[in-house]
Amino acid sequence: MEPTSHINNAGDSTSKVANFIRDIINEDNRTGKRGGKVVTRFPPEPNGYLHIGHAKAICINFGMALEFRGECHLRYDDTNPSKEEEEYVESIQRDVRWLGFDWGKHLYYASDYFPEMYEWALQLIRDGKAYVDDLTADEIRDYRGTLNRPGRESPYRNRGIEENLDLFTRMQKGEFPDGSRVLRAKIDMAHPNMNMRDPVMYRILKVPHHRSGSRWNIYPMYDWAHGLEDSIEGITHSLCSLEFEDHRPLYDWFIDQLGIHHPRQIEFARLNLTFTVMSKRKLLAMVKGGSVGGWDDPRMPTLCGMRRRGYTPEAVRAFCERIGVAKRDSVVDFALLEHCLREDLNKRALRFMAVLHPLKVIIDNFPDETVEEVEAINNPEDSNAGTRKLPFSKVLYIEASDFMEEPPKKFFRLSPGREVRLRYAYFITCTGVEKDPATNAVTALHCTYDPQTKGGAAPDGRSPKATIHWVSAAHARDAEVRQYGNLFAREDPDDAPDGDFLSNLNPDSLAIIDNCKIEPALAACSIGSVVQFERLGYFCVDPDSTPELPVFNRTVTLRDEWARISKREAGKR
RNA sequence: UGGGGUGUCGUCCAAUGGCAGGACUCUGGAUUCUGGCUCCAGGUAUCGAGGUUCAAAUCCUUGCACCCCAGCCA
Repeated sequence: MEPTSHINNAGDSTSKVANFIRDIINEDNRTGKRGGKVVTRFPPEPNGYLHIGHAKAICINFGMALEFRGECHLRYDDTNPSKEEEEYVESIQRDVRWLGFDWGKHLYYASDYFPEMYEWALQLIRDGKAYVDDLTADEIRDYRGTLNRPGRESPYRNRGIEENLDLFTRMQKGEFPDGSRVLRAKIDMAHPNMNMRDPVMYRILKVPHHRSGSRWNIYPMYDWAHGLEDSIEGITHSLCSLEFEDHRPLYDWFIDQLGIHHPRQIEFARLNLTFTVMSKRKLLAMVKGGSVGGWDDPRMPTLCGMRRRGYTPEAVRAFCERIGVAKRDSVVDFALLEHCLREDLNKRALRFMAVLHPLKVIIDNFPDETVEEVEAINNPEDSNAGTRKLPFSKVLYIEASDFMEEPPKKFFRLSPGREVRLRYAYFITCTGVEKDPATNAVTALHCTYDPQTKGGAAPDGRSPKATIHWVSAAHARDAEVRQYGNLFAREDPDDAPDGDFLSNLNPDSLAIIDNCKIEPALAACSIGSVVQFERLGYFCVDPDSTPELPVFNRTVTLRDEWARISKREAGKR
């Protein structure tokens, strides 16, 4: 499967789960409240890479627009140049596109609205509804009061309009140092909602902006800017996460004072996943602290990390649909994500044989120099995928874990005297075991094959209990395989005795296996391809691959009944 | 102890006064040249206490629990 070659449109056929946002939009459309229009937006701040939590927001916003034949804007909320970078701007577009969504011509930047916002700020000052405050940050905090106690009014709160106008324009001209003054809305310092206690609208920040350069010495705060951005773009339904619920009265206040278009904000719960951290701050800390290889480390919940791991956009979208949309805080089981991944990959991934931990098998009764060909099915789930030829010869490799000298009760695979089927090839019976005299470790197996069973069926109708995978030693290519486990050892990474989520990092989240033996056809797979290694899992060709040494990331294992049984039996003992 | 929100299977989401349903996980079985896929079967839930009603997850009263808010972050 070539990720670049399949059609990646987001009009998924996945059955839709009912959700309250769709109900609201339907109701708005029925009553004609917003002229039947649906305009949504995804408004990331370009200060980090997008992750699976953003994928939920993207799927909801773009999904609703698609469903109601409306539009969804991609808008950068770039109001804080001290944290934002061009690198992030580019990655965000790449990731949204990869997920399968198209913003068309609706790519916007909050920074483009700065002039308009500035004029509106002047208007509020003229109306006596905003003032320049000279208090320090500490003093402002002190004056704000607490959750239980009302705040006090700043001594600068009742400055004259002309003075405010003068000071504010000079703030923008750069006459005052960073942090020396702010513009605040004049609302109510005793308001029970902390957001309404004269929130800061502008701060002085003499930092060049990645788009507007050094044109501005002041930058708008999110609470002032965000509602205006939505209003300017004619957003009908502003879908955001729960923590902005009690900011809504403030957005309403600004919009009402200005008398401009009023979007409807609807809040939903953000995504949480077991064994995963989702905050950009924490992800950044892992990248900067070297806990992972980078933003696109295949263990990361970032979209670029998941892409490198082998996740498909279809699987991610199906997941976002299945988790639903609601207002209650929740933690989704990581197993659901993996289920969606396997479901998609099972349909599409080509099958190959690869041996991760090779154990040499010598077929004693097979002619020395002969190379036979056997035919293998590329994808039993897709008859159009066709078949391929595999070389078979006297010396093979099988998976070391497919042999046990003293097999426990439910172990069906190879052991001395037992017959198994080599997939698509012959039945073999183990006749002897070679060992390292020093360590007593098994170094090779001697077997005989039944020439009557070519292709995998016996004339007498007998059928071994197990079929195992193999590669021909003379024809196999070497490969490196990177196996990934959960990045965190605990279901809730924040549940750390010392309060530091990093102490819950799983030390075994990455295992590099070299000396893997893969069938020859596998060496031709291009970077990014996701394939199934039969009986093992799905694997994706990593960009670190070279012509000499392909590198595979284990995307996800197959479900493994034997692993479960053996674990359970081990538990009993 | 102010304000805003939320409580339904182990997990996530439905049910909009009328038989609490689906998915994931788990368990058992069938099938199988992948211990995969598929198929069948099974288990477990309405936060508590009152009330209204023929009928309550849903309406009312009350209690409890959990989440968010005191950045010149978003």
